[in-house]
Amino acid sequence: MRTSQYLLSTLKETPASAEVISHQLMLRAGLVRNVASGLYTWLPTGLRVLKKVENIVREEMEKAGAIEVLMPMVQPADLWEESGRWEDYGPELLRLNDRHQRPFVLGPTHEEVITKLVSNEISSYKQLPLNVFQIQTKFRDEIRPRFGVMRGREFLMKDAYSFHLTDECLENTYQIMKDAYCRIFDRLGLDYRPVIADTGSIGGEASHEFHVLADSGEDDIAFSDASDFAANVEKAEALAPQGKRPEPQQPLSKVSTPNVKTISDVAEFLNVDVTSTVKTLIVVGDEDENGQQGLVALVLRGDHQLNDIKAEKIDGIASPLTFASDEQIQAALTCNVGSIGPVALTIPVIVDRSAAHLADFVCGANEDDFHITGVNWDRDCANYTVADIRNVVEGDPSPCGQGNIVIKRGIEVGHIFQLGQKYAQAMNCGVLTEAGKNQTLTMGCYGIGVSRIVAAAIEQNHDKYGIKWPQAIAPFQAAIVPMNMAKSARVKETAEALYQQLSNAGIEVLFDDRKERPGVMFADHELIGTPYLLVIGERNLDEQQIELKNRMTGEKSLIAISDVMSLFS
RNA sequence: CGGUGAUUAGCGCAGCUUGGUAGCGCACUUGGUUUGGGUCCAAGGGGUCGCAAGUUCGAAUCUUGCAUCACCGACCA
Repeated sequence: MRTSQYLLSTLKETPASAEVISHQLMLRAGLVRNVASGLYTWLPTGLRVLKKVENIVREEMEKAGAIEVLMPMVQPADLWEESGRWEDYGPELLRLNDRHQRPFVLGPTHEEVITKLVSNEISSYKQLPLNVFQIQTKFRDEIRPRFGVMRGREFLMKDAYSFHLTDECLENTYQIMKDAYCRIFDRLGLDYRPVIADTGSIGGEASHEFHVLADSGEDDIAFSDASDFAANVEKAEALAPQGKRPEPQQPLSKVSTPNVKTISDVAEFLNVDVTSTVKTLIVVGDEDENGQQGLVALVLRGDHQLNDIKAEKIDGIASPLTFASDEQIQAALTCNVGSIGPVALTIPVIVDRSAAHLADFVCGANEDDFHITGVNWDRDCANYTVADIRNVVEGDPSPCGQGNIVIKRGIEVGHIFQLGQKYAQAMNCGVLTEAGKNQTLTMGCYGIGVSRIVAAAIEQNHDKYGIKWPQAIAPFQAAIVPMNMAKSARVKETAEALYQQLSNAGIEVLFDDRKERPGVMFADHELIGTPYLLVIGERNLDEQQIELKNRMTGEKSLIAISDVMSLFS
């Protein structure tokens, strides 16, 4: 490719709307352009990268035994009604009508379509297991698109779905897919980790997320510093503190705390450590048989954070987790937020394991502007249950039993689930078994955010000059950068000849034939991140050499023109 | 959807407080100059100042409403 015939579209300045480095560089290097919120045009350079990621994913999926299909992006509403997700999915699902006013959706995922297909096409156990995938555009009407293609509304995703007669067979395929995912991210050259994950709204039993480690990631991942344990913080278990709870030493004592509301205020006012205080959060409970929703109190140590995923799974707590409104609290309790405590509460009390291990702690007195000190479980407050409802923090013992928790940020680029029978049951997807009986299938599903990987790769591979692409996904393998081609016939001939030679050998090379000064060319190619720059100048031609610059390492060296081809073998 | 901020040329911004017919840098066009790290000089082209209504002799500037975009919270590949 010659730059004179190409759409380079680099920017010298960073557009103000781009927050994270990958978005800034994708705009500056001319990979994407914004069309509307969360919607992007892929420019030629960006599309080259996207296609490379896509091809690696496709190759590894095929090696893992999955077969490719392509499903429509627009899907009829009745499929979604059949699965129950027409009601459940919420406003993220973009709904639209056709000219006959028939309802459709823009597919955010394809469980419905694929399950329907398989239930129609597969009727015998002999055809199982089956694993199909597609690489296709998804649309999710995200509340807040951000960070460019990292969280767009329209994005490219590889989604695979497997169908099985037995759970053992599903587990087997799940493991094969997990291994395939590792090979994919290995080949992409990314620093990633598979982590134990919550199954979220898609439902099912077992689940792993694949995270690219980067400070700009939106997820917190809990690692053990002594084993290979890794889990999303929302899923990582917070163990009960070791040892026996200390015996009560202090008497119960009510203290006036006017205008002292937050935990840090309370700790400062009473001159105690936040770790010897507890905070009491009031959430909405499940509906009872009369359709009434009560309230539930959640008690955490002052320095800990509520984990709403864990909390909403507890019996008696409404899902999704909803905090009680001020009005609900005023109606049910004797004080306002800021003075609530577990002592003598009339609603159910659920205490986090760490809070339950405290003795002589401080909490609200259930009377505005009062707290109580010297509180002890059982002695002062007997009616409670203990559960794991907090986020793990750095230094906690790892749930695997070895080492302590370290927390790092991650970008979720893949997620695999064992779905079970949720969709197969709803959509009546089964086969005849060997015994001639109908049996509902069990499913797995496996996603990779293809367009998100492009952004994640940049987050992990850049410097102050621009992108440093891993070889496998670089838009071009090399760039030919001639010095003063207009003045030097020798440089021009050498550059043209090298370009022909590399092109003929099938190497993707960008020949910078613009009439630009060297500095402009260097800056552009470093921004775009091409792994090898082949700099051709008068100063080395007498020796039949050119300068080779390695973008990833920054190394410069002279090599013989005749040796250039060997770089790519 | 809640909170915050923004909207003036393709990009980055100034002008607004104190209303008077729109400016700077980059990019673009032309000519010259320079040529191993974003040269320099000159001459150009490009804007219903987000939209609508109002106040006024006169609005980018004041008022009101709306829209869009971005950032912080809950969702997810």
